[in-house]
Amino acid sequence: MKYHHYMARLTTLLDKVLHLATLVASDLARFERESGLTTSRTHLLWILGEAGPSTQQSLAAALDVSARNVTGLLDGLVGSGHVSREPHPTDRRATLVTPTAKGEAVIRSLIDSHDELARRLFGHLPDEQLDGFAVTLDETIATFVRLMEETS
Amino acid sequence: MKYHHYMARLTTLLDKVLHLATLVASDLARFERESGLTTSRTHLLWILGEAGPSTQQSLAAALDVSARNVTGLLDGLVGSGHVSREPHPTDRRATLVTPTAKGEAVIRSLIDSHDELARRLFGHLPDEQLDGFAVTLDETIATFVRLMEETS
DNA sequence: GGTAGTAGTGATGCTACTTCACCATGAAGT
DNA sequence: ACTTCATGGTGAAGTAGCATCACTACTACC
Repeated sequence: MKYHHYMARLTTLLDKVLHLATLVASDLARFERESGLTTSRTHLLWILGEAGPSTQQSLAAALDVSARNVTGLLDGLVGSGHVSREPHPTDRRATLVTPTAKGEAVIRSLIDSHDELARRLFGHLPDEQLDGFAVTLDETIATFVRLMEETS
Repeated sequence: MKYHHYMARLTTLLDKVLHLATLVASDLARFERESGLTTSRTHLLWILGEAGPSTQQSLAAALDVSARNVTGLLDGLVGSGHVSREPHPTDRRATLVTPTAKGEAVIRSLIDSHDELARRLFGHLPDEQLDGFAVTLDETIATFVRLMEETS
């Protein structure tokens, strides 16, 4: 006995978005298996790639987790040789988390595989369709953000 | 210093999809806070709502986790009164996991809030735009599935 | 009725997360 | 200078979600 025999059109649309997202996540999982990294550590490296050398506090903020958790993730990444904890040049309390050569290589290959996936998924679609897709995504995201601000 | 100063158009598109997915996930998190459930247990209830009373094996397959893990999740859900373990009518080895009245109420409200989110996100868009969005999503998902079959 | 496969669980261990307490440093006021 | 308060990081302890492995109970088949 199913609880939703009839699925509304809009709901189906939302499910498609979610489906695509889980597929993308599974591609990321493949990357993680190959590189021997976990999801959280990969995410941290990704953030580090975007922001450059960072304090643990700023990483915690970007990842939206506790600072204590970042300590643990970094312990792992330092152990595997992907990042190092450098002294902060001006604030002696802080450490500047910096990718090692190995870490930078992983970050680059992460970006590369991300880009390649995007190319494979969308590369063959006509420009017009791509534009329309982008517009709808932007509008939907904007709608969502407005919604959350209202509820908060 | 950023590692990807220049972000390709297609990659940006993929990022938008991911962004939207994380927003939807945050909405789900709100539901979980309100109902006092965890993500995994909510997911299990969702599957149960889709499939109806199920064996633990089939739940494990649907969730793509080990059967052992399902046992643990169910221990929690039985404890909180959302589901019960009924004897399987024909196979005495198996249990038939069945939502209680409380569990069914949660499942319904889960579906309701999912539907409402879809309505709020997409409800105001013109049909034509919606159709185009659905087509692109379908094509992209199909492309992805084809890609994974090739790589496997 | 033995043998092989399947459903569920106990034991054990890992990762990711949390909060709380604590220490060291920084920054601001008097 | 000296107190006060805020901030950056970590130790300790606990929870949830996952895994594998070994084991029991049952089913199915020949």
